[in-house]
Amino acid sequence: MLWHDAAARYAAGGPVPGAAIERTASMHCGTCAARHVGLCDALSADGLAELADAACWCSLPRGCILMAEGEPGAHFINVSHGTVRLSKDMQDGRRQVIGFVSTGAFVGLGAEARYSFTATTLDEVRFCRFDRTGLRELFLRYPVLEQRLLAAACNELALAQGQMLLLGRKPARERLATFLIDWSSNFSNREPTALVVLPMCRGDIADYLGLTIETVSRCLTAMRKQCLIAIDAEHNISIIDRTTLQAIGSGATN
Amino acid sequence: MLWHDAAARYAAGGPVPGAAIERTASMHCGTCAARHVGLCDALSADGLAELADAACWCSLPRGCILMAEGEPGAHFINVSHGTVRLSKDMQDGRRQVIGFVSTGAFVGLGAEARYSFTATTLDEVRFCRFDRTGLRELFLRYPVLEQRLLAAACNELALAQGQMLLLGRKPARERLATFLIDWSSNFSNREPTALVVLPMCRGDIADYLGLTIETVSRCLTAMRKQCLIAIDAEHNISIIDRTTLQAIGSGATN
DNA sequence: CGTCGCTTTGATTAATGTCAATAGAGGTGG
DNA sequence: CCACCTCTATTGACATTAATCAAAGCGACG
Repeated sequence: MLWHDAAARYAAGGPVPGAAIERTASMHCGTCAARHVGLCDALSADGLAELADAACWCSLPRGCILMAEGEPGAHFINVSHGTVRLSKDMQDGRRQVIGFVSTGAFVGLGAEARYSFTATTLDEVRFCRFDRTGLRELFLRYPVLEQRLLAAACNELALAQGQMLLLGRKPARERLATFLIDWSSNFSNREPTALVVLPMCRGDIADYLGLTIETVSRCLTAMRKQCLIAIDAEHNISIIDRTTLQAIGSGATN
Repeated sequence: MLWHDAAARYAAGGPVPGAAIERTASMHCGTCAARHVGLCDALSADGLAELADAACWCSLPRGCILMAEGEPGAHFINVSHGTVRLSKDMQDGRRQVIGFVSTGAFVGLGAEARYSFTATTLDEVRFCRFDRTGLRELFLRYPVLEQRLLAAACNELALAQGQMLLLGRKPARERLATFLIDWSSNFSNREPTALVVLPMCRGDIADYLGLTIETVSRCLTAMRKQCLIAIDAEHNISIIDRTTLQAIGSGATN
């Protein structure tokens, strides 16, 4: 699996095995899964065409770096398929995953000079890439875009605040329960389902929850033994007792 | 000290000892410390007058609740003086402070139906309170306001992500060092000063850093013994060795 | 069939939380 | 002005959680 090779090639602007990059995105709008969410849904056909002309449509395999913390924040991404991991890394290797995003998400929102986190593909990811400077002029003519971005930013802020509560005050068991409930509700499917598909590995879950791989594994095993969940496969978990899991996640049990 | 009395009275809309509330804010704009930051600075005199007419000018003593988590998010606040603590609380008493804000800060940004956190005054706080519905119409006519809010939200998001890294991956010592450096740079004064004035108590620091009061106290004592800081008074800390403190905060030492 | 990467499990250690007591600071009233 | 009271912070002894270190299991893939 030569995925860092792919990541390096993408970062360097060179050809990536398994990747597709096209100069304009418009031809994909008709079939895009993000067509009716977030940014694109706010626009009329004309506006959408303009937006698409400003975008570059891309598809990348697993393990590519879409943007790297500290690099100039030239781009802005709208994910149309797949899952992206956002993380902050320290020099000594410690990593905090600050979020997982999928269809419809904007990445690189902040108008900062440099990216404040690294974005990595967890599976095959298709997305539209915008040039930040080119987009600014479009915003002036379509204020609704700025409204959508503001709404998205506020939503992300609320999620971040919930995660601060989790990281600062919840023990491992509660963190895992919260994670499973959140993931089963917000992602993979519209309404909560028993089956939770986790595109990330245990290490990513650990880095998201501020734990170690071992603790994540032990907690999952404990939950399985208590018949709260079933581990169908490493990345497929079934929620058996949602009510109890929710109670644990909100700290209502001991 | 009857401060929860004051909080209860403010929440109930009744008179608060030490509080001043006026229907319009315009007469205070000339002397407002937030006049040339954030929202208000973006507007011309005409726009500012309109904005001020939509606002209610308030002053509250220490310990009042400006907004409570879970209540309908009817208002939106622009702080012009003092410090406000933002926190999320769990049923069993666990608390996570998600931020401290002061002059120029917007509180209640998210267009959500209900507040996602509780805002409490830490000292005497003066602020402008806006009606969310009344403000929306103003936004349509002054798109620059929405731009400012978006910039503010993105900035807060970046801070929240940094705090996630702190809560998820830094040990107590690094958390305290980061906190002191951040507070000395971002608040109290424009450029970093040796003297750090902390308007919050140890318990608030602990709840902000995901620690206990005892651990905060012990770490501060240890730093004092290592001559990194001096504790002039409980709320006045002098930074003696900023370089080392910064290194500790970023995880560069062991 | 063997190797590599990821996950699980076990034994031990270290960091931080909990419980308890003491020490200061600030305010109040005699 | 001083004694007292209360609230906050500090310090100490001990308990507990989760991290670390180490090894084995499992699956995918060549």
